Amino acid sequence: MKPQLSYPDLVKAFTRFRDAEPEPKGELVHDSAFTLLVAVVLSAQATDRGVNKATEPLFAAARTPEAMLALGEEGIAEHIKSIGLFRNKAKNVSKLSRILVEEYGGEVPSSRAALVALPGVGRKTANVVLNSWFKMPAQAVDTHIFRVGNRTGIAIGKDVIAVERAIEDHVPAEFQLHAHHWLILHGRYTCTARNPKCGACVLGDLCCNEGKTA
DNA sequence: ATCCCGAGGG
DNA sequence: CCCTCTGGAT
Repeated sequence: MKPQLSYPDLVKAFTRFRDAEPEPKGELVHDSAFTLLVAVVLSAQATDRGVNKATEPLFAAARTPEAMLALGEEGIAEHIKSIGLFRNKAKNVSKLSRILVEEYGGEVPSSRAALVALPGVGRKTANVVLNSWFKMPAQAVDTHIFRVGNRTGIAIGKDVIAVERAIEDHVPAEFQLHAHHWLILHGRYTCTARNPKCGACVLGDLCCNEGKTA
């Protein structure tokens, strides 16, 4: 198992991330907890571009749980056919909207337990909503963060929960809020799954992998 | 461990 | 062609 980076190295690493991308922009800014929740549910095993392409027509047709419910599972599916797993996602968004209307007065709940109880919402999606919308210190570990954390030594863990805990335990407090965003961007554009661009990586010598591309 | 499942990249 | 993409439910 690779070495977990030390506290001083993590300070350096996240300082470099912050200098490269100070403000969390470049991501879609959602105007409601509901559109954020739906977008994240749709993002499973899909690229951000694919999600944007699907949410554009979907949110043009419905931006609230009530409107989504009226649109119906088939109507939802029609708008999101361009992304993978679209049948499951349409079903989940439809059922999830019904629960929000019937049990939460059309609002998105702010507890992890309530979020995870919604169809199509797992721990990762719940954590994104908690962190990104409710500004709570929850670390959503997706495929990017799991890979980047383990490859670089920023957050070592054999499974998603372990990496989540590693981030909470090791990433300096002042970087916790935006750690998710920076790690995502790093994984998406530099520390990619197949051909990581180690030559253009701001971590450089800090990375425990040191450009070995594995 | 398996299924879901389309688009884009290499 | 094969792999990967901000996973979740069974």
